[in-house]
Amino acid sequence: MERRKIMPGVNCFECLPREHNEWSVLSDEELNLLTQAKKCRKYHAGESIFAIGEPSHGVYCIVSGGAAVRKIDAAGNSILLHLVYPGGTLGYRGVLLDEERRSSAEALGPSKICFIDRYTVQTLLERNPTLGQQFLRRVVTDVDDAHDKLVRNATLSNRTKFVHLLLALMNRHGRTATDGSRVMELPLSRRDLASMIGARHETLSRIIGRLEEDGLARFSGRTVCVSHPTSLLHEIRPSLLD
Amino acid sequence: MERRKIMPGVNCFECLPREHNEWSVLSDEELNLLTQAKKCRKYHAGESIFAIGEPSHGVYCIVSGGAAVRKIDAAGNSILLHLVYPGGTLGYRGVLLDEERRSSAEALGPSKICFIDRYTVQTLLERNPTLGQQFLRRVVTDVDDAHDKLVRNATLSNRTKFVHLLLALMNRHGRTATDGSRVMELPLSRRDLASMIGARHETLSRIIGRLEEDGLARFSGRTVCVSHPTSLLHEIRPSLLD
DNA sequence: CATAAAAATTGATGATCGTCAACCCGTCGT
DNA sequence: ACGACGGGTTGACGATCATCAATTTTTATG
Repeated sequence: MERRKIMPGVNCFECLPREHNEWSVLSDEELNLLTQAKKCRKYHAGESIFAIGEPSHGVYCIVSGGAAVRKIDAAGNSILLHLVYPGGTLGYRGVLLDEERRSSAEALGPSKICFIDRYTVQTLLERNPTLGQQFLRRVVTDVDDAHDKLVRNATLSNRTKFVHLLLALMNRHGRTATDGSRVMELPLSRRDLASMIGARHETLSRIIGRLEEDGLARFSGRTVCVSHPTSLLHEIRPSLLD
Repeated sequence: MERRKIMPGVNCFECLPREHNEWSVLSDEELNLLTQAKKCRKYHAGESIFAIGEPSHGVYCIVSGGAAVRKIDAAGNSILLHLVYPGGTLGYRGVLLDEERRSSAEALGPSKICFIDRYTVQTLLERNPTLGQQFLRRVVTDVDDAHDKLVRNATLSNRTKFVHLLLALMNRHGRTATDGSRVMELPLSRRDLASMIGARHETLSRIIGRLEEDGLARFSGRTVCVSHPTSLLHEIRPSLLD
């Protein structure tokens, strides 16, 4: 039903993010194959990339912009699992396990994202074993991130978890102002931010209020300003290091 | 310093768990290489398999028994991440990323565990690309499990998380009594159980007390008896299905 | 067996968080 | 313009949970 706007202009040889991810190990010949097979497409902010329950036809590669991966919990709430940025690969689970999608993904902002069908993925994996190794590294870092998040969620308060999230988002989306303060446009609604730290949106609202009271950050709509990033960093250090 | 009790008797051709995991795709020749290279060893309950900060010399394969994987949170608390059972592979992170161990592992009970050095792993991965694919599937299922756990932790109460854990442990360690009730010996201390659901051990103690009051389970030392497993299942269903 | 050490329980208390509800505010559509 | 709607904020309240402390039970060790 959707009209796919294919972008033939983008070829993998000139794809900058590609040079730093698993696809960097492909030979020229294989890159040719990939360039022909991939379907690059622009997504507008919030547009769905894939949905839960769909068959997994291939993987997605972020060229520019970003993507948000969601799950639905047992009560039907939408939970934002993580964000993926340029160079990142998306949707490999369903392809590698040959199962339906168990998460959904949507564009974080205006994004350029390539689709690589399962057949091409399999072909490239068979032709270039090094690609498999690289893929393995990608997935291992993903499981590593997930484990770190599990450990953090196990003990930290919602406030601390949110500060973590805020700093991570600032790294990706922030710019440094002339006075040294960091500013960013939040790419997510408060509801989604709340779901990322496992809290209700009302709770997050209060946390934000308290952060402002404490002078740690200023929130105005989706704009966040942190005048002294180090004071936020101090917040997430365990008291041991004081 | 430790004395390694090598078990030359165990060879990979006859290893039952191996037939259902990633190593099942090896050729006879490769199996020979694996049999020669692997070092099988018995661990007694609680014995350390590897520790945080150690160099990652290889992966471990559970033949019998089990293993517990731990991390340390920012405050220094020990957090039990997950359990690994026969057929499972352990410690691949450090080997595949070529980094030091960031988690520790210990035997869950008397266990037989094979060590496969990084060189052999690399050699086999290069010689048999299918092994890479299988490894990929293993890691993808691991990241999948971690994500499911993240979603559960995001919304469920400690009590519900513990019931989940209890049922999972029962699947692995439980036996069905003549009257249909399920009984098991807990392989973990209450502190570890508590850390797995992100709660303090005092809180877990009270949760257990309440489960007994509600007649859902009986705890005595490390013995747990669930007379009506279905009533526990009912507990973890979202109220939607009532 | 005796003693020390670790694990587990219990109580009291305060902080955090979820829930329900009301309300504000911008967007959208008719 | 109007109302509906979704997102966000705020208040009140109760449930859950962490913390500190004291006590009991179990396990380990000589």
